[in-house]
Amino acid sequence: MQTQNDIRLTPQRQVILEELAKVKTHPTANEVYDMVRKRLPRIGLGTVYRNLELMADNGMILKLEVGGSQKRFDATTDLHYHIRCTCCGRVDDIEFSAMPQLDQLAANSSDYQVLGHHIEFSGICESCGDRQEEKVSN
Amino acid sequence: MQTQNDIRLTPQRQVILEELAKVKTHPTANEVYDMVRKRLPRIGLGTVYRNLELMADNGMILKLEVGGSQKRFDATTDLHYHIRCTCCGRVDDIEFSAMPQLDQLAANSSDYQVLGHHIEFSGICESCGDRQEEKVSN
DNA sequence: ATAGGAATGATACACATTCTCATTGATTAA
DNA sequence: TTAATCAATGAGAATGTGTATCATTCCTAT
Repeated sequence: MQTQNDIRLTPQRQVILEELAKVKTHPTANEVYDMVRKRLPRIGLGTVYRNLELMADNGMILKLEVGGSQKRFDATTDLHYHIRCTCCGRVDDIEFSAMPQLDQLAANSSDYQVLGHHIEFSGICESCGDRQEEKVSN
Repeated sequence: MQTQNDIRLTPQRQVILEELAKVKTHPTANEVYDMVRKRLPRIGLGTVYRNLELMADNGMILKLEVGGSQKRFDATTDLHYHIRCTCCGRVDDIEFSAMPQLDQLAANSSDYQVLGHHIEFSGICESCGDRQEEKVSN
């Protein structure tokens, strides 16, 4: 986990960054691949994975290791929390202020060198909720 | 996600539960498989996955969807938080009291029906930290 | 005992991610 | 400018985690 911005900004990397910055969702690597391929049809899936990982290590983007089977990526790197729909897997931001002081609490009660934290809420998103109501009313 | 304890306690399920309860770590399905196989050498990996999933749905155990590529399981089902070593992937409990009121905050600032939350700290565990110091001092 | 359903074990499959490697592209030294 | 060098890419193979299938075995209730 380095923090220097010393990576070369290849066309592929630039497009990945731009496309990621465009959306307010938290796309998976495959979704980024789909977005990027519209502009660079010949790009390889491996390149997308490789560069997302690289840029996350460099602190240029955020890699979300949330529940579910896929990692997600976020162009917003400041500390904020997320909520994930247990039904469809979609991930949204939670708009309340972060609590960096939690790290100190954790450091006091463990033998780890604490690096950070993440809060992940789980719930049912609006559209999945609506779909459930339909079922019930039938 | 049901909550009735209406599943049959087969020998396989019993052993899985017992072995999981024995350890204070948060083993992956494969690790549970290895533990259980010592007592039931003929058990299939699918059975372990199937029953861990089933027991998690029944609230008998906790399925941890933490970062990293593997799900982990915990015999302790009350709300508590975890810390994960970014170096070796090991997961430990964090001993401070849960904050169930966070759910209300999240509900206020999102359109989701909030079901719960989890806080995952990340850091370097003792043994990985020691290993890094060795390297530095060389 | 015997029929019917549930659970198991073996194996095939699906999917996300990583690895490998030949080719291409960029950078540096002469 | 050209040759040498190193980094990045694209294609596809490989890995790993988890799920689905299905014939066989095990319970349970008649």
